[in-house]
Amino acid sequence: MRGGRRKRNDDDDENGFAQWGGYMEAKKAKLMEQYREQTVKSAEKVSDVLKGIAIFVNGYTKPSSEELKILMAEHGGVFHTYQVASTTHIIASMLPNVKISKLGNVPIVKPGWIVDSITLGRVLDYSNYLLYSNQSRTQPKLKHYMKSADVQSKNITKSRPISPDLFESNEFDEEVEFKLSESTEDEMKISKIIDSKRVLENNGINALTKTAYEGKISIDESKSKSVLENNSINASTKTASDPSFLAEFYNNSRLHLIATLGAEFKQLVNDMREKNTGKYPGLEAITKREVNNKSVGSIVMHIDMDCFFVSVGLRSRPELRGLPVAVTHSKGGPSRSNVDRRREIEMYVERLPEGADCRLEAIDNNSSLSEIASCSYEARKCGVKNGMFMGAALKLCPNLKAIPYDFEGYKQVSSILYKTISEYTLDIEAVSCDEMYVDIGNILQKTSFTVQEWAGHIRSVIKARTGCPCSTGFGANRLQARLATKRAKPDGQYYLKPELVEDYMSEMPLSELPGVGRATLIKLKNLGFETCKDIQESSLTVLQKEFGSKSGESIWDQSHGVDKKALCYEHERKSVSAEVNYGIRFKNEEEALTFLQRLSVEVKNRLLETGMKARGVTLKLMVRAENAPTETAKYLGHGVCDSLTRSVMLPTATEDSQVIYREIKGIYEKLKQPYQDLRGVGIQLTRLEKAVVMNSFMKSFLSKPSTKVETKKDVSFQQKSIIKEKTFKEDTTINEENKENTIEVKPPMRASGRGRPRGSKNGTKLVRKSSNELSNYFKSTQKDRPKVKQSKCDIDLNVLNELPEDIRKEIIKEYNLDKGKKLCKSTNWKRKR
DNA sequence: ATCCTCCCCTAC
DNA sequence: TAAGGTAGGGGAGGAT
Ligand SMILES: Nc1ccn([C@H]2C[C@H](O)[C@@H](COP(=O)(O)OP(=O)(O)OP(=O)(O)O)O2)c(=O)n1
Ligand SMILES: [Mg+2]
Ligand SMILES: [Mg+2]
Repeated sequence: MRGGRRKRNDDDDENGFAQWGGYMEAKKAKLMEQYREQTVKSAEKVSDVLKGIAIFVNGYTKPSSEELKILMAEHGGVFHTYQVASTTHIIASMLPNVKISKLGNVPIVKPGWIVDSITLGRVLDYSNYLLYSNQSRTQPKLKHYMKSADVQSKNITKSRPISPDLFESNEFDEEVEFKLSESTEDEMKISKIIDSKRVLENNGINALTKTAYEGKISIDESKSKSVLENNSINASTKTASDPSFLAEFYNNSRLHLIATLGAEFKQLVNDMREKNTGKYPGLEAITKREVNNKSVGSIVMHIDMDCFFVSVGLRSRPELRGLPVAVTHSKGGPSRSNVDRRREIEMYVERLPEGADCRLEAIDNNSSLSEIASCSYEARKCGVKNGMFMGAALKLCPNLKAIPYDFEGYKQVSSILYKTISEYTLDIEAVSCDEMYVDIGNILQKTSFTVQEWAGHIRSVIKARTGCPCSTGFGANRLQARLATKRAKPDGQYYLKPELVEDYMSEMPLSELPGVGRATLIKLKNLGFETCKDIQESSLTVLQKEFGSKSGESIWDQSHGVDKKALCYEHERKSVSAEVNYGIRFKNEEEALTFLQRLSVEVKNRLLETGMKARGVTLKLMVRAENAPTETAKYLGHGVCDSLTRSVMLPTATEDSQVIYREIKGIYEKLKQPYQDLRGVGIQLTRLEKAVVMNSFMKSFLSKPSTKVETKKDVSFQQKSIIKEKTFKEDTTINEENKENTIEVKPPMRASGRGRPRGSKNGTKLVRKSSNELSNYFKSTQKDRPKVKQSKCDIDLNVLNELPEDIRKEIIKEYNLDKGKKLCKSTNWKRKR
């Protein structure tokens, strides 16, 4: 969903039928400008059933226009935003005569034709689905078919991806506004003045400081409203079973947004560092002339936007400044739910870890369970927190004002934040879309700024460019910098000097330490630890015994203000995943599998963007807990669940959604969970390896879909290697009976020099030997990967039967996995608030 | 010891 | 109504 998260103006026919001729023409002209053959980002081809068919949906239909768009894309058809020459069919459920007469000779067909054709896997005679029986019954000409099939293509609007190139253009075209809003930190007032003076003198910042945020406030909000409105027709109970669900869900998920933005900015830092030009215009503008040899050493800056989503939202709502404000999907009204929440809450409490203090604010059957993504500091004074339910927050703060999301705005501001910092240094560790660590040793040395001067400078630039306040913290390590930011907020700066660390830490409640969350806090509390001082007076050994070796040491270190982890500028992704724990309500097994198929495509697309292939495939399910109510308190939420995961290791890395899906399907069936009780599903890919860049020979070899081999035929020529490939073939599913007796042969896809060896610090490499000897091949596989799990459906039985008895036995043995399934309490979701 | 799988936890 | 994702650190316990 990356990049395409905002829908463009949609094809929805608003049901305002043409009263007069000019309307259609006007509408058409308008649409003409933005004409596209529509395919949907998240929809990937599943079949070619509808090849050659190009539809235009007129008026309200069921499935909806949006859903038909996806179905067309999934099955090789074309969806037209409006009727054009190549439109082969018009889909409508009902049309007034006046409209029909304008549509020409193209048959008007009921939507059931599409649905039934897909269901039966072939194009049915549409004459049985004509909306009006007096229509012509001839099929559209073949010419039409060809044309539309040819035209069928691409053209998906995306919001601009974050790329280093973007940062080369002059994004900013207005003077920096130096005034800062009143600060909580006295010390920074001085630096403010010094700072603006210096910048004015240097005047260099102007070159890179343009475009105030005011002129660039995104129009995203109006769009996001229209997304909601567009779907209001059938949004009443849209679940994951609907074809358009996945796209819509991700389009509205804030957590998905911040997760993907975070990954994008990490990648951006990678990219910028790779193509490092050595040019830092911001830094140059404030660099002192005289050479300063005094090295400052490394000082870590942590910078974080203040109540990020709220600040972005307030740029266009100045009248709400100073008031308690929250960003949420809910409008603040009462929940329309008529579900009795008591039982779910009881179970929720039951499952709380021992020692947890349970405040039950959700008991009210009508309070909104929409989560608050971000709340203003005024709201925080009442006890409102990010992640809290709106209903609960309203009880703490009755005049809390709700404002809508502005996803595009967040992305813009984040981009400016990263662009701005990157004009001074690339020693950046991206944490999230609103937050990063920066080594400012070099900056301080070049500019002779004090920490406070630098903080004032960078904060004023960011404020001027984005219209949003941020805070910065400084310290000798990341922990100290981060804690300093906490103290600086909101709209402030603080340097936790080394000599103050000891005192500062001893008063610190353990809950403040990063990495100490709800569960750890309870455990600490039960052990009698409240503050870092308590820990200091304990011992490393005790902590390690209680929390494990690493975790114990981490708590110990942090309580002393110690953080041994250096900033990590370059980052390498270790996994790619996609999950949905909302709206999962399958009515039958097939719906579940269809959704898993879509999710496979989704996760494959994400993998593709990383340029990696994956060996590990994991399925994660959230299953309604025993005795948990079927209807969750939160509308379409997951409720109280058990979660379980199971994984397989592929013999060879893949980037093929069909391979992924086949594995997932195998695992899913093995887990034997009733589809009715599924409340969440996720697919995770691990063991990532660099995708091999194929040469043209390999490509052309691979692209021949017709390269098939009769299974029954003697394969003695090149026998061994072919068998190897076939045995672990990625493209054959034994469950699919339609596969005749042929299989495709692919060249070896084993990555050249497999990815990094796992984990082992001492460099003990596990290298797969590639052997010509079949038995050796299997042996080495087994040796390299003890306990490799592999679903049986990976093996082509036809091929298996060709093998000598002993080898066949060996394979069967190796692939025979079956662990009793385990259930474990899923507690994560409860930790919100 | 070190790996693996299946969790749990945390952060944004 | 509501949009409860995602990546990484790490522990327990079993296999080697
Ligand atoms: N449970 C959460 C936490 C955060 N966010 C989003 C909204 C936040 O604005 C953004 C940044 O998270 P921060 O932790 O930085 O929180 P804020 O920026 O909102 O506030 P602060 O001033 O404390 O940084 O991430 C979210 O959607 N849900
Ligand atoms: Mg923030
Ligand atoms: Mg943050």
